[in-house]
Amino acid sequence: MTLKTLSSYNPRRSPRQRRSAATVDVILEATIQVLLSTGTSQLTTTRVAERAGVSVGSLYQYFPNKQALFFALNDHYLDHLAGRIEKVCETLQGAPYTQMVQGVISEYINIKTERYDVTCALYRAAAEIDVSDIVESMCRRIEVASEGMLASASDAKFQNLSSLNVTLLNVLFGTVRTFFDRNRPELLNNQLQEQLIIMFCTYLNRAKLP
Amino acid sequence: MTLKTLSSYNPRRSPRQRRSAATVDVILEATIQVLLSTGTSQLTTTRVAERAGVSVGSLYQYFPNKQALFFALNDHYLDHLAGRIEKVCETLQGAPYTQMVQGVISEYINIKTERYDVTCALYRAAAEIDVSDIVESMCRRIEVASEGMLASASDAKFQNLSSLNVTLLNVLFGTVRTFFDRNRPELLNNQLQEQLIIMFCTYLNRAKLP
DNA sequence: ACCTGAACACCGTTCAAGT
DNA sequence: ACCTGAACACCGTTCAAGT
Repeated sequence: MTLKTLSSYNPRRSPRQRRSAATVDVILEATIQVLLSTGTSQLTTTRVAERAGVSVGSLYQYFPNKQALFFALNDHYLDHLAGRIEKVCETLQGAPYTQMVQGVISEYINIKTERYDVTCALYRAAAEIDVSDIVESMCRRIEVASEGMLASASDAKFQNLSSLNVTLLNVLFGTVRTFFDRNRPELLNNQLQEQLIIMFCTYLNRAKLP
Repeated sequence: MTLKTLSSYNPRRSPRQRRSAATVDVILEATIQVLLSTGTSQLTTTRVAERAGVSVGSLYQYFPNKQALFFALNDHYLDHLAGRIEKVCETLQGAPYTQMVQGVISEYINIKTERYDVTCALYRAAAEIDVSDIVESMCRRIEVASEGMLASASDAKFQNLSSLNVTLLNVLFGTVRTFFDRNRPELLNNQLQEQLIIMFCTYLNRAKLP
């Protein structure tokens, strides 16, 4: 998350200075509610403020513009996402690599599907702003965690691990994303997970060092 | 593309009735220009009409609302995309399967990157409307073409071809999409194409019938 | 028959007035 | 010091008036 990006979406008033961290959370929660009930195009700062029980003026004290709401939402979400994947990678240190593949794939799909509508709403919101920087930083965190994990596999060492790892993660992120674009959550089922696991394992197996 | 979806974005006046097919094209071309020069959030129906050299009123004669512009743009684009992939699949009938994999992957990436900024603009525009139906119909066309192609491979028959094919295409669509989200076109390079080809081929190889 | 663009309703954002 | 919400500028969309 670079300063350049932050500058446009940066909160006016830092909530840490006062007790108003709660207000910020209330506003963000209200944003999600409005997103879920009316969709991105119908989302109005007035409506969000109303739902949050504050005045529009107050909302604009904490968020410089409407996009800042979307930015904060995605920022929190991506941070949460990266944190959970990091945790899984930690847990799987030293395991056989097939277990690692399985663990990361299923955790990632779980996170995205456990609140399917929220994920959809966040994707919609993300499209209205430039999220490339926060997406990039989330990707980096996961790349580091995942590469560290794979390097510790109990049953294999890999050639070009860094490049393999990046490819696998991009495939995972992208494939899951596709099902949200197609609005076909039912395809994110066990069968797809199984196929991805097979694909990832055979791909890794091919690069195993003797 | 279902009737339900069409109803909201359907042109008011069918351009085939009069010489105004040109007007529709001019408006759509103007929409792309405005998207490229000012971005989605700054795009105004007035600005589009201005750029197209028609009045706002005229624009609304052909497009019932702003979203209809985005819908028409994506509809044309996805149709073009599916058409080109179908053609490649046709050309590759009876080839060895590794050539098929290579041909489809590189053509898909070519289409998406040959006008990178337009692709980005279309993704942005797509996020403001419900494109799941036209995306779905594009996916179906490509699935059919690709499955037919793979079934004709000169050097292999596959177990569960239909399921393999769907998985591979979703992975391809998704992986490419990821690089647009991350805004890192330089990663869509030959190395990634190579890795995807390897991954797809080993995945297919594993399912080869004796 | 078709085009035009002023007019309307609504939304993002501000800032003078309140406490 | 901070909140409020009327007010302003602007945008999507319409429709009475033109040709």
